Amino acid sequence: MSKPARITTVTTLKDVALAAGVSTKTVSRVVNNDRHVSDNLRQKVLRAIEDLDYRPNLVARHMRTKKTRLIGLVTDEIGTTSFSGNILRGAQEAAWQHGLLLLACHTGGNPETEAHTVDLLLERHVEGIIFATMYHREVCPPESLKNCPAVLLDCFVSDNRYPAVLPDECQGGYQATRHLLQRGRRRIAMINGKRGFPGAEGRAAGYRQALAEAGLPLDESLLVYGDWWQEQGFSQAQSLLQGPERPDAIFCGNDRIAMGVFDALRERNLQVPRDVAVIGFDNMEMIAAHSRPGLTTMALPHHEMGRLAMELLNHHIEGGSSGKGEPLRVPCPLVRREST
Amino acid sequence: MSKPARITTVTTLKDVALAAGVSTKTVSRVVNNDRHVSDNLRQKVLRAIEDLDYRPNLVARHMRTKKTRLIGLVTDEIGTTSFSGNILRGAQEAAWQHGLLLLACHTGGNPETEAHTVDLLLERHVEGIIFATMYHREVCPPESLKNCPAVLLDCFVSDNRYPAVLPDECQGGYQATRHLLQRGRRRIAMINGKRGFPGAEGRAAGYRQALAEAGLPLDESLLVYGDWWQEQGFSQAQSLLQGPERPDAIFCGNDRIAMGVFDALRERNLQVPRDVAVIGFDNMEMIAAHSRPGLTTMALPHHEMGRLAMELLNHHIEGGSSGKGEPLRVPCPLVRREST
DNA sequence: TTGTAGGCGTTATCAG
DNA sequence: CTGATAACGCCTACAA
Repeated sequence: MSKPARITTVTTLKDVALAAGVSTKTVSRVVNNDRHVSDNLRQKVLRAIEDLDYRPNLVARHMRTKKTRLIGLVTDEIGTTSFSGNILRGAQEAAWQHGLLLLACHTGGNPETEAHTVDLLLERHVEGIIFATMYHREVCPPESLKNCPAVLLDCFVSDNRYPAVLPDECQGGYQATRHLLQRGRRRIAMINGKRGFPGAEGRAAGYRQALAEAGLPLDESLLVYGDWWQEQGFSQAQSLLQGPERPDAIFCGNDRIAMGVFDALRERNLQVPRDVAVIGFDNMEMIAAHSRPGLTTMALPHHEMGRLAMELLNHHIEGGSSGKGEPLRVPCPLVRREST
Repeated sequence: MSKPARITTVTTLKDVALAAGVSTKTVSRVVNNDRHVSDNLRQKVLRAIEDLDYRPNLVARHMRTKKTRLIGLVTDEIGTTSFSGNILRGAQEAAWQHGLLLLACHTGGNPETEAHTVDLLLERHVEGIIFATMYHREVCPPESLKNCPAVLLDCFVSDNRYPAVLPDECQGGYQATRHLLQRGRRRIAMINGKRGFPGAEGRAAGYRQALAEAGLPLDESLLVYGDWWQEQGFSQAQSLLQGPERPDAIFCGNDRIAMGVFDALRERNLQVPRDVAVIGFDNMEMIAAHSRPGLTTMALPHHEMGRLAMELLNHHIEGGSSGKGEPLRVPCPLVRREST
């Protein structure tokens, strides 16, 4: 076994001071870009820093300043979809701009692990925590989360005791339906996801609203619920298509459902979008961009949500308001492809 | 503007010691589970800790012990595919088991940002760094990476001066081809990705090897290169299918190419797998699991690679060997679906 | 402009 | 088993 390859000599402020023939405080000043240093000394110090390859020890600095510039990101799941990745990227980019670094933790959704994780982050004196989920839902975050600035991301608590950033499902449903209306469709069905999910309920609300505004009576038989999977989309579409009056457009609760609808339409030799227009939700790249025809869909703004959550948190940390109150709803943009 | 919601009273060892009527060192011993404390005092201290809701300050501890239990994870891209997510999850789970936390940084692949990021992590005294890429390739990591234990993940440097964890492309190509042979196929084509990529070259090597071992002469016209996209797979498949002797199986450089092949086969009314078996590579869930028929493919072991990289790094940190030398190749498992 | 003294919260050392 | 004291590397406060 060879020895671990640690940094052999850890250069400190003192070493630099010694080498440059100044006090540690002067070195500290140079490192922190304090103006009150003569050019002469500054040059000397900078040279010594260069020579010794000195790097400030942020651990020590943080202990003194009480600012770790660390943010905890607690997620339930990671990796199964691109969602968590986009959230992470959005949060990380915003953090970077504020000189913050992200401690990434995933918990598998286990409440005990969640509590343990938050405690760990608290012990490390993170300046704030983003508590994120993989899909829009209500959560019950660990008690100890209240001990530091926190923002919920893609999730919420009923009493709004934490600020939250959510996708605007209702706007998304509304805009999807409006889009179909604008394309001249009048008999618009909706094959939704599972009842009770904020995504499903919000999207349906938007759908109803758009139809109402267009002066179209809602045919309740055209709004059906199921789950979020392709098979369900397939069978629900089959039922809808064998009715007396075929819909000329189908708004799907997500992209997977839309794939099932595509299958059902293909089976009946109906063309998309000529015979029936189809619009999805979620903009899962792997599905929507590579289906034939390409699936028009509403994108979940995960990157933007991650960014906003971080900004909200930073604002709070910097002394601004906590952002508590009504959740911030981030619009879901329409992604036009060929299915409408 | 309301005041920031910081922890109001930060309880320290001293406070606990005062409350329990013991020295700080005794409290420290209790916190660190040192056996050399009488039950009597231990109880007192534990009660005080409970009462005051004391949490050890890891920043201070780390400054004293020189161990931050922090690992930097530097990635070029995050979020576009599930790859980075799986790597992150694998690394995080392994880190968790060793009491390590992950500092996640993505750089966009920009060398300056990479160098800056590594410096930042070094200043924070991470105990090691995992340098990861989104797809298997050669890299040129920043100079300063040599200042701490490091592992390359899904990437490598030509002189092996860092340990590396890579997918075993060759084994993958071999096993994919073997699988087709075992299903009775004899005229097996390969529509590969782009020339020069480790993924493409390794998979082709495995393909050749399997054919050779089976005593089948390689028909060079059956091994074609293109790019990694569906369109290319479509047109390459068209060419192959209009030749005099139709292949009875096609091994695709990745799953997107396989989708193009599906399209080409459908166009000619050929059935998968009856007329032509198709196998992919990468196991992109969104594609492979939801195509019709489901696509048999070789999975990239990102989760396992993330885990192994972390284990390798931890082993080094704990004083073991650095793991430098020939890269560690992680097998790509076969995922059976309906296309073969 | 520059330097000195002291302390952040913890653990290591060593004495009792 | 227990505790006083020093030290980790840096920054704040104050003094020169």
